[in-house]
Amino acid sequence: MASSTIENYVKQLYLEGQRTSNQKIPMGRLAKIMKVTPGTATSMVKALADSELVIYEPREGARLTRGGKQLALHVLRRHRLVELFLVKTLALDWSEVHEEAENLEHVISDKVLEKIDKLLDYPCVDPHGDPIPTSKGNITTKQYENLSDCRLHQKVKISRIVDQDPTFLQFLEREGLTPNVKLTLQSRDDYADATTLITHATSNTITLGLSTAKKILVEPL
Amino acid sequence: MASSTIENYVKQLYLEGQRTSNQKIPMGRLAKIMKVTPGTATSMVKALADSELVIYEPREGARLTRGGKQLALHVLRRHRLVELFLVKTLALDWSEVHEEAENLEHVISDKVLEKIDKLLDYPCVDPHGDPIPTSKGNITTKQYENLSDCRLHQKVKISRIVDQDPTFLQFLEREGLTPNVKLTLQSRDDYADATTLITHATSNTITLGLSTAKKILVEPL
DNA sequence: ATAATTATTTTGACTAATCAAAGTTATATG
DNA sequence: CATATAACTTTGATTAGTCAAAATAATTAT
Repeated sequence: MASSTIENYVKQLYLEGQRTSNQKIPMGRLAKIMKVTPGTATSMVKALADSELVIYEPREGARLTRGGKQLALHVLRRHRLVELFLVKTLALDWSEVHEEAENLEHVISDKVLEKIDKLLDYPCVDPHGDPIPTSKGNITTKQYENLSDCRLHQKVKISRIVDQDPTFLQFLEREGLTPNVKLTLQSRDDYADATTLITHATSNTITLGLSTAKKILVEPL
Repeated sequence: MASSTIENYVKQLYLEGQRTSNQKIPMGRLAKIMKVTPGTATSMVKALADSELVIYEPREGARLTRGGKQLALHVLRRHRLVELFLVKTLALDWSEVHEEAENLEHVISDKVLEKIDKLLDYPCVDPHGDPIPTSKGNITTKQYENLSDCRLHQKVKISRIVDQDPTFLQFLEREGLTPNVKLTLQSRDDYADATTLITHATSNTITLGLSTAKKILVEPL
């Protein structure tokens, strides 16, 4: 059985792979993500390669094998189902469940996980809109547009937030920018690095920097 | 923060202390309980003594300090609340929740624990009738009688089962001998090492060996 | 093309938790 | 009482995961 440490490395390799279209992930970057020294990342990745969870090319980086991806998706399934469970069943706040799930994801048995899945009626996204892999390890990642790229004056719905920082999530909650909220982009100014939007339900006008807008993924209505 | 390993040693020292009226616990016994070699138990207990969780007397044994007891009760609170939660909210079977809780008890945060406590409406016993310590670390241990010692023909209620073995618990469930079930002791034969009882609701007559009867704690009605 | 910088790997050391086996102490038995 | 046995402790080794710092390789700048 994979240790929590291994599960975490594999999970982060998967997520970083998603961000970089499956490029080999260099050890420096992995070290930063895992908050360890580069030497530690190198030696852990060698161990992962021995277990055939990654392919490792010295001085180039590591990439998950099929088996590694499978493990990553199982961890991600636990993480995201637990997040949703904490929000729906235990009424924890949206902004705090990520940290909690970081610990729980390594100790939830398959039996408990399937009970949670059933209780939540087989959901397919977590509270941040991240897709929940199936128990077979399938994941359907919709390609959303981000709020800084989408067309002006188009009605859209928030589908996913790609940042787990609690204070950022609390900010979004205060501004009413949570998944399923409908809104329209009013203006964008690349020089000012800002975009203005209006929410439908509350008619709130909000101005965001483009780097923040990029973290909010939407789909057209 | 105490590691899972430390939490487990401290928890077992507490439970064994309960069974032996606070005698010093010898290393051989601790080793058996923890499924490690005696040398491992000795060295771990020395580490616990350095952290002031136990008092250790070489060649005599170890006993929890006040701080150690406090930690043990916090672990036990997590364990027992989680057990009840798994039964009530996730519909796991009575017989299997002990093993699940063994893993979860080390990673449940205070925040999640208090949510569970609230959801279950501040219960005071777990599914086996074991008392749940308060968040301050108080525990009220009622002194129940066991089924092999109690008076013949007296109406009693099952209050607690002092064995967590899943197959034993499944047996009790099949026989309808679960907490809160009411019954009467019909006969006892010390030579045959057996006792016969009848359940009130179902009028089932069941014969148990005395060692099994000793694991079933009851209170008079 | 050489030097300087940056990224990566290697080496040696450390901690927590464990075991096997040798050594020590206490207890029980002849 | 002497010794055999059982309980316990010590010692030396191992594994997983980590860091600091030295060594190496690759990249960038001069």
